[in-house]
Amino acid sequence: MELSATAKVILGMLAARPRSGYEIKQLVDQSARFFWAASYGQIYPELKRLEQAGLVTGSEASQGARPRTIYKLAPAGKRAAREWIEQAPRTLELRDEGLLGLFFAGSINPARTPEIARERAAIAREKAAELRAIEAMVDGAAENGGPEAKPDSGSRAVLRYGIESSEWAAEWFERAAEDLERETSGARGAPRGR
Amino acid sequence: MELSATAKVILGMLAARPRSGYEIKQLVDQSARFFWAASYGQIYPELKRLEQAGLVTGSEASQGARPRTIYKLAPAGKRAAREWIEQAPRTLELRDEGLLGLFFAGSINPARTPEIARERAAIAREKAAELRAIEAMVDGAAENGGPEAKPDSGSRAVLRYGIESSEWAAEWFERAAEDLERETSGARGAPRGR
DNA sequence: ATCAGCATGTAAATGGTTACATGATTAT
DNA sequence: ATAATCATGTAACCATTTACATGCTGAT
Repeated sequence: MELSATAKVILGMLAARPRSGYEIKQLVDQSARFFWAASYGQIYPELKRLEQAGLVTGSEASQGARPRTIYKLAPAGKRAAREWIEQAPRTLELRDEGLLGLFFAGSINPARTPEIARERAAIAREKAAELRAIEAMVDGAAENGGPEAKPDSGSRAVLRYGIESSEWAAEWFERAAEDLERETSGARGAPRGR
Repeated sequence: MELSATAKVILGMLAARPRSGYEIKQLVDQSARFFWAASYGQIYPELKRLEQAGLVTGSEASQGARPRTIYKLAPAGKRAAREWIEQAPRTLELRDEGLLGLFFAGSINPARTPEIARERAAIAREKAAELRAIEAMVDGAAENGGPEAKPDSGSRAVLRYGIESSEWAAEWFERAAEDLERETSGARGAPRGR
């Protein structure tokens, strides 16, 4: 059975413990949003599909009149999750409009190129700061919080990856801005540069 | 006027010089494919939309019986491209199934986590090598090639970014694999064994 | 009483990929 | 002759976002 991307996120989220669709959305937004996104419009229908396919089982857990369904992995779902993890990941598809801008800046508006690189640096710095805040929150929760609080080593590693790669990118773009500035101001009729 | 993502790529590609839809697709695949993708199903319809909106103008350039249309930027298209470049880029949305796997590996199959990190490292190394090959090709073409060959500083910078960030990622994942291995083997009643 | 947040869902629109369809030209 | 590559396009499908719709519960 071919799992959709959303199905993989759901199975992954349910592997740790049973959750409602709402909880899954919150978790994706909080912990995985720097490399993955999912909307209600995907999560709720996919949960139903997965239930029909026998990969998850939902149980009613309404609180008073507020409806609530908590899903957990069925044995087939556990198998499917393991299989997915086992497979070699296909090559990464990246989509970055910022890089696209930098890529074309030279032919559209050369003078702006260094500035665009600087903007990218600022965005990367902001992202790093944001992720650092999440890390601090998670670490704080792990210290005083219940056993629910501590994330596993894989997700901690991914968070670290987000922080460190953003910092690396910020430095890289800053350096690139300087190089591009030198090229622009220096040469003139000699566009070959370098 | 709101430009679609595909429209931005097209305007960017036409900024350097006029091209056919086919050429745009080839160029995207060759030079931008590590951070952007576009299919014929997007490019051809979008070219027509852009022509109707007056941002590009197509001229027939058939060779014998083989049909061919070459598009170039109209003045309005130049303005639109400049505007887009001028705007601050929105925050980056990333989608990485490999990171997703690592993220969940801890709860789905902890013993495999280090190995998954190693696989990621291998993929990053491959990507770096691939991009290095492109760089060598581009540099070679610039030396002996015609005036068509040399890419502008922005796209050279983006290529360098692809190479260096992939190399950084490869090292990071290798280190992460070692850390995760130490964690796994060290602590725990480690019941599952492997 | 009011508001923030919990909780579920659907419909419409948009964006994007894949597969199909056609045929010409160039190199082997 | 045949294969590769040039060249254009459409249709069907799948993924994703956004907006809408509804109502409950807990805190202030």
